[in-house]
Amino acid sequence: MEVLESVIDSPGVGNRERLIQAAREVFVEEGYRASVDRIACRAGVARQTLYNHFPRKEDLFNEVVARAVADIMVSLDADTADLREGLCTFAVTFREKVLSDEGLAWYRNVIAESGRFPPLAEAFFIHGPAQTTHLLSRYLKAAMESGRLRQEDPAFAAEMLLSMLSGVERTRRICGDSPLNITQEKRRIAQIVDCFLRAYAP
Amino acid sequence: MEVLESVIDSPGVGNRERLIQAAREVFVEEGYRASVDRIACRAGVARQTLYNHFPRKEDLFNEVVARAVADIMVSLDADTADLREGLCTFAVTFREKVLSDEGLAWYRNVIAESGRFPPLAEAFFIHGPAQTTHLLSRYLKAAMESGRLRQEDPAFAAEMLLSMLSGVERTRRICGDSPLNITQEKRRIAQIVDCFLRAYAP
Amino acid sequence: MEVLESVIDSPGVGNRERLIQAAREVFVEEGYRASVDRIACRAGVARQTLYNHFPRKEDLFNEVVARAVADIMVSLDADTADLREGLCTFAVTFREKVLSDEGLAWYRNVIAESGRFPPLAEAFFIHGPAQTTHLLSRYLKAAMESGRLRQEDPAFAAEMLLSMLSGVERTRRICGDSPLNITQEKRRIAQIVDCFLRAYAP
Amino acid sequence: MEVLESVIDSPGVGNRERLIQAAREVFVEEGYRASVDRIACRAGVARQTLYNHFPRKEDLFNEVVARAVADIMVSLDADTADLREGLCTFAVTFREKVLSDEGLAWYRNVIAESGRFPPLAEAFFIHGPAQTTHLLSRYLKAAMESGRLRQEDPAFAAEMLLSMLSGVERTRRICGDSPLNITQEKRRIAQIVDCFLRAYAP
DNA sequence: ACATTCGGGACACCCCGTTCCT
DNA sequence: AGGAACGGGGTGTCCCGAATGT
Repeated sequence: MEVLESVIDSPGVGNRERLIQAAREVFVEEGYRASVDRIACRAGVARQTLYNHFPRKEDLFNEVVARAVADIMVSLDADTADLREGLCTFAVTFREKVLSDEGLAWYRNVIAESGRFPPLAEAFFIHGPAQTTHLLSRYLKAAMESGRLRQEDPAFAAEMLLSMLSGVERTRRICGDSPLNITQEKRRIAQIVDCFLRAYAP
Repeated sequence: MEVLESVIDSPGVGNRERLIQAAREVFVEEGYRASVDRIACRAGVARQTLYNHFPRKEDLFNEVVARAVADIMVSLDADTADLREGLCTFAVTFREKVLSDEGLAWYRNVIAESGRFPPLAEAFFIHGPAQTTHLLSRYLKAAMESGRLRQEDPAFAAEMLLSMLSGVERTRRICGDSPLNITQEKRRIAQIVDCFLRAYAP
Repeated sequence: MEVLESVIDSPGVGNRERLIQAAREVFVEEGYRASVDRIACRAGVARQTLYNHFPRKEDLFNEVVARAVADIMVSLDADTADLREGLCTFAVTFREKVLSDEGLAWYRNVIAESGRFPPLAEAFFIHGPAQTTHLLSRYLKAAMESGRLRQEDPAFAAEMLLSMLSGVERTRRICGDSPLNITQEKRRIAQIVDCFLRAYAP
Repeated sequence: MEVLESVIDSPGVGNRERLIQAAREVFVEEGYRASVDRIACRAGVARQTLYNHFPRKEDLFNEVVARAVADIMVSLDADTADLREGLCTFAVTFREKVLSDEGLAWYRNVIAESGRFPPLAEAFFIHGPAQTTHLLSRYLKAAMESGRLRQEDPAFAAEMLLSMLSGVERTRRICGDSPLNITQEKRRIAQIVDCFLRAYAP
């Protein structure tokens, strides 16, 4: 009973998580310009409670961005037998995350504030694009070494593929275009992967 | 008499241009959050003068962005005999503009404010990336029809090349990385164009 | 016409005076703890307007106190033939000002903030009690030299008279007691002056 | 057992006194605006302990002021044979207390908060100045009846003497002036008492 | 009793876009 | 052209009084 109580209505328990969640939503909607008042209000806590956990607004922002970036990170299982299938699977997941409303929102937010918070942007890049590039390049390297891909700089190849998957299209989406429907999306992914495979055919 | 005055020393002549130029600089430095005071001050005019020309701050922003986008636009001469050389020339110009400090700043600014000014972002995309894509796709289409490139959707091919030229790298630059030196830049452009040409070999 | 307009509804004209007047009222009512918002609101101006004129809240406080002290200062005409009558006239004026609601309020305010604003308290004393003591002592010195008062330190005598006029009674009034009615007041003043004259009889 | 514990080491014994003492110090230093946190901290107890003893901050303030007033109260032994000597003795004690740093601090505090806590100010006056006046007037009445002083209203006479002893000078001290040295103090007391005795000579 | 946190509210100071007046 | 004004919003800070876990 006590345990339940302490979980359910003990005040302060989970406030930090509630704050982060609320901040995530509010930042996604309004960007860093969102006021701390609104965040605290959305979290259902007092402003001072927010400041107890995050002395500066940017501390909260950093935390939220870090989590968002982690969530958007794409894992890549290297054990798929068929290369094309493996890349397509990765591409689907990658675009689902990166081109989701939240993925786009965080890209926009970080880009917007990169001038004010250079370390934030740097961290974003390291734990986001750079990390994904790294994972993908390892995957491609293996494929190159097993002769399924042309021998070339795998990091560069990874960047090319990632750029093709999210380059112009991400900008278009941020600039207001609506997302592709499922059919178009599948077709586009196939097009991109095939284009990449032609460029890196052994 | 009035004409002469207006040409020679009538105050206010050229104020509009001075304002736009000043706003361009200030917006590049600080983004849309830059204060109108600073812009008017930098232009050397009174704040009221600014409001005479641009009743709303966003009017000025729109005007400045429109010009910046036009300046960053890349022309593409379709008459180069050698395809690889033509693409490389284009790539050099494109990256010079898009990855320049000002090109990056405007990308950042527009992305940052895309939520607040959807029409602006839309216009940016239409007159920027979409237009470039359009020019490039016409160029590629000609190459396809003359058998120098594999027959495929030229618009898609154009998007792929543009993504490869500015995708991950633009993000990296905005996130604080320093630009490539001349050697690296030349090498990278060659890599990208060759990669593209392999994918679209006839 | 223009003159009238500029007097009547020209914005900004007289804002400073309006602010000081409003601050005077509000500080009298609530002391230094009064919020700047309330003062600006009472003056009918924006908060920023207040800060334009008085960058710090204490600047406004200082200004208001300085004026209040000047207003409460008692002039003392030394040309009254009859000494007792002259002292009584002075006593009436002095007590009217010092024991008025506003006089008491400023005494309370300055005393209350003397710890936080030592220079303010010092200035208050110099331009208030010390100045009054100085004027009175000159008056008494003349009376001493003309043989109408016992020869003694006139500054000390002035302090004694002022203390008798406002000492315990001011404290009592500040502590909530109601003022004397006219009859009592006249009688008390006479008592005090006579007491003083007995002590300083030639 | 409980009794012993409560006497020997039960925590909290003496906490009330410690709190009052700490509050006294802190209130003297900062006035009523001092935070309860600081008081609890200075007393070495938890804030809640403070609230256990004094549900409201003002309860503590009242208690502390009551004690301070009682401490500052001046006893007056009416059995001194020589009137002048008796008054001088009283004057020395009175000024030692009233013009001490702590005496001045409490005067300032009570005056400062008289608007917010009228009952406190009233109590201060009753147990402080009024009580002293009462004691002194009894003493003076005896002197009047034994012919050593002029027959007059003894309460009024007492107020005059008290005003002379603490009127302007208390204000001056609160406004930042330094205290008199011992020689000056002795001389001033003699001056005041002599002045009073002249006014009330039989 | 202690220690920590919370909720709720207020506040000083600041900045901005915009308007008005001189 | 210059400067004041307005109205609105924001941040970081402080504090009281209460709740909570220990």
